Amino acid sequence: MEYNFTEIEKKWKQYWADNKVYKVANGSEKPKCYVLDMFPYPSGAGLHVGHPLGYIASDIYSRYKRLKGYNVLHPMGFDAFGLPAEQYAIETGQHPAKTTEDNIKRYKEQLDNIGFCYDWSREVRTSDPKYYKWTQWIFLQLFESWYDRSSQKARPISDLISIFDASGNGEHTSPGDEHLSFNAAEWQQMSSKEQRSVLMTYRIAYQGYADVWWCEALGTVLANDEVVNGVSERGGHPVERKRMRQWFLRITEYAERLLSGLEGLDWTDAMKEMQRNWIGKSSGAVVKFGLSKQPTSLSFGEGRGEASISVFTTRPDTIFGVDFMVLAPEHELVDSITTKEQAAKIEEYKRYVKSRSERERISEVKQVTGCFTGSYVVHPFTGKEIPVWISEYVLAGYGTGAIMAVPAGDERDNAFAKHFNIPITNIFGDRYTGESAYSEKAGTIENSEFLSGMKVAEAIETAIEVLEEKGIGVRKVNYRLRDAGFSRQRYWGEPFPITYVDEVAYGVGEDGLPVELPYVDSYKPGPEGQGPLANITDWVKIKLDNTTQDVDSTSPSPWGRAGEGLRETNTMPGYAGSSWYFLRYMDPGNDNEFASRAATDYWQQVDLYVGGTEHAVGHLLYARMWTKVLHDLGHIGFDEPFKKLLNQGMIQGKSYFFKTVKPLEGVAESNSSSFIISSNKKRVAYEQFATEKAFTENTSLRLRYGQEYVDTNGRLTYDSYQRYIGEHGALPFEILWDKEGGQQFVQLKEEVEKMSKSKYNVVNPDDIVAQYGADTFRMYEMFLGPIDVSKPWDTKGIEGVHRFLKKLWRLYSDESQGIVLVDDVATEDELRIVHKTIKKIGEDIERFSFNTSVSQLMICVNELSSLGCHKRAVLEPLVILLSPFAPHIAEEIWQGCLKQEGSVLDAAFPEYNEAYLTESSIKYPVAINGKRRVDMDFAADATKDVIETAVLADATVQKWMDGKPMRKFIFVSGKMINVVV
RNA sequence: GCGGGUGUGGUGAAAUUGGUAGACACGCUAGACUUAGGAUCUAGUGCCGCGAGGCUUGGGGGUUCGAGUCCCUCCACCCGCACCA
Repeated sequence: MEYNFTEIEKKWKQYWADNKVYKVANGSEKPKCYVLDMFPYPSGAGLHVGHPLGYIASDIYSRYKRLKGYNVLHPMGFDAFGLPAEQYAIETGQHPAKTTEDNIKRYKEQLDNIGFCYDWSREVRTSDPKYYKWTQWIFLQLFESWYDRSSQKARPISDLISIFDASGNGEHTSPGDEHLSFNAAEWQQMSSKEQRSVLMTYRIAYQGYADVWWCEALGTVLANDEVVNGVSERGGHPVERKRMRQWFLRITEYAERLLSGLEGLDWTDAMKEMQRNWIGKSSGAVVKFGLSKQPTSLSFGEGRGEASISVFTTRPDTIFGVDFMVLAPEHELVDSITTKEQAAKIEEYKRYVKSRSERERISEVKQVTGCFTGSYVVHPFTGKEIPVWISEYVLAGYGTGAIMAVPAGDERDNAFAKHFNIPITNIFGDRYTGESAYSEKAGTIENSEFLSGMKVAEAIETAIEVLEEKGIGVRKVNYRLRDAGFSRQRYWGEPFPITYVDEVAYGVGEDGLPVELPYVDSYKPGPEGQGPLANITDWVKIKLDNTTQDVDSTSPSPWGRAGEGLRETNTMPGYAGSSWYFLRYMDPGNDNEFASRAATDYWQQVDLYVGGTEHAVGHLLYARMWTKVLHDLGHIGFDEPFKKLLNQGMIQGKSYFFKTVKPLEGVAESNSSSFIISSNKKRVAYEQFATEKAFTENTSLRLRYGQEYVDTNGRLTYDSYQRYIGEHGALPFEILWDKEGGQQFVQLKEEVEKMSKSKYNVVNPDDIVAQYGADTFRMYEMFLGPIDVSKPWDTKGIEGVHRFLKKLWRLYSDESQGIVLVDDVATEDELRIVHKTIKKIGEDIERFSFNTSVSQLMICVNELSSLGCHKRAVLEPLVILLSPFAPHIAEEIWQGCLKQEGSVLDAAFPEYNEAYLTESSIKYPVAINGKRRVDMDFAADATKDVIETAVLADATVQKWMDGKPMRKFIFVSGKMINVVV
């Protein structure tokens, strides 16, 4: 019988499903192991060959752990809320619930096709009300708690109310408003509404304000992704930044713990480094600069009297080098300090900044922009008048939104000063040349009164001490991390369990959960940038006597009163559901809790989490924070979710581009959907292409699905083009064909990009599985290279893996004779091969080196084949080693050829015997002066002296030593020999 | 711009701790078997050189008996940058 993968894979998939072999219990005699993949967003393009890379790795690891005797939890689910489904709904009118359902169905089929060992009975979907009920519940935990800085943990907001009742907020400064100060009596005298607005500045989930992209023409808020080259991706309309009331998570309170918690995690240094940089801890000082009385002609606001500008600096030692101040254009003081003379210019500049993304503002450093406010501050030590400017390179969200500019010591400040002809004070002596800023922390500070002559570290300390003494500054640790925006003005997300009564936000009581997402027919944005939910007035308004909508326990209930409440119409962002899904898998059917404490105590942390580095700072940081909050509030027993993190590289797609010549009249519109224009990687909406034919000669255009048509030289031949026309329609422009050897072709430009639907470069694993089988596909993806390296998808080489499986099959079964296994005793050579393989496979899987495992299996099969070995004793352990990688063929061999009882899944991973591995003699490379000249065999236990004598006596060695005396003899046992002359 | 990663034959890659660079595959060349080959098997295959030999891990420099691996520096590409997930 030959290797019929189609039949074998179908048969065993059915067997595994029928026997529920992947079902896992919450409890076992065996030790537990939790192996998790980052669940996918079910996109309309279906699963592509990049997704399974990590899934195969975790599947192999799970199967290996099971063979090693663990109770392995290996679940899968879907991150089902998100923007693409809604964008698709806007374009086609199809409801996101429907498309999401369809996409999930397709994803599951594709996943099952590859033969993963998921326990589907534990599947979660973030868009399922039974799931998001608990997302909402956790949100309420965040809303109903505050971060106690003294005990460094989250506590219920009711504790804070008790504290305020007893002693005001003296002990606990408000993280949202540091000027807030009241005693117990003042607190008690506040109205309920005032009290709740004070509490809002403490809550971990709170409301504040943030800028969003606003598109007037579409009447909607846009995601960064929907803004391309400064205009809306859809339609190409202008966009600007707009301030809106938003929900936030106070992740900044957790900055220190998120930082220190990294130390105990088994993540790569790169990953930890990225999180550290994202959190961006820096220490320095906040310094107050009082506003000068001059000039007096202010256009806005009056009596700046005692007003001052606070800046954060990590270099207080450079305070004598301050030549100007820069405020973020959004800074609250800008309007009140701008003089009449400068008002028009400032307004114009602010309009310009509104059109700029944050990324553009910080990255385009060569372009210096800014505007003088007309006002000055007074230097606290020298009394010098310092001009106050605004500029886009200062961001409102970081530090105090204002900086003291030291052009001698900071590159951007330097460029700014030169551009606007601001005189530069040198505080670094000879080290500042006038050419560029001196930003190193070496040498001493000069020209700085009491700091002169001090080294940087000393000067920083002294400066802070003096600033604090004089009451003009204070030591401060600052984080680059910002609170996480948690509102989206969208439909397809979790509704907030929040109701407004008299404009005060109240949490919906547990009885009212879940707050279900209402069905809609239209995804039109609501008025004034609100989400689509704002249009459903029936849903938004609720009667307050509805007793099922009980309010949280911590505040006077608004329910039971006459009148109406209004629901929050924002929805939660994509990362809400994914911040805790790993907990739900532990107890997915629980209707009373997000997961029982028994379940979370049993499974504990995720032992191995596999996913891409693109989640380094988003998802992974949020999930860590939510875990810490749930831990602080006593709901779970651990405060880090993912013990070990394995990053898989990205499988990229190859895209092909060609140069346009000239559009064909009339064809462009009818076939416009075949193209996206791309020039210098910048996308242009293709409506524009259809109507304006907005490309000229030499625009680079994407050939959609190019990888299916190009040949190995990256050429589109005339014949493939004919096929292309049949399948996708003609290209709407003239084609200039090159000719070579009678063949007509166009030379295409190849680019490696992320695999995505919008780039038309997606490769479906189903196609590969149909052609070669799931086992070949799995092994090929692993054989491609190290798991953490990104590479473009290429099927070159898949034949080799397929051949390997066929060759392996022939060890067990012959085309003409059927099963060929014999019971003979294994030889020493055979045992050495198989035990070497057992050792290597175990070690390789433990260190996630799956590509070398596949190599070793190939080596093993090659050697056994050339020995003509068909012995059970050798081939039985081999099939167990193979089973994590190629489970279908392994099961067929296990049960079909070896006639074993039960599944290979529950076999025991073989143990290797060291005795079979040791070789009696070792072949040493002998080098003279580091250059290998000859190989010599020595007994494994030969001493250095014996070897040295033999080596020096060797004719080849003597030839290369050329009569020179030996200076040194280097012998590395088991490795090599080096003679230095 | 900032942060992170990667760079080794024609191609994917291996070298786990500073110790034989190129394992294992793809491709290619030649051959065997065969009605046939997109099956299978055998041999060869980093580059230069007739050869002895020399050169070779993105470029340049350094440490070392010895560097793909450590240090400095430069270059190229990929990923992320806070409302894509």
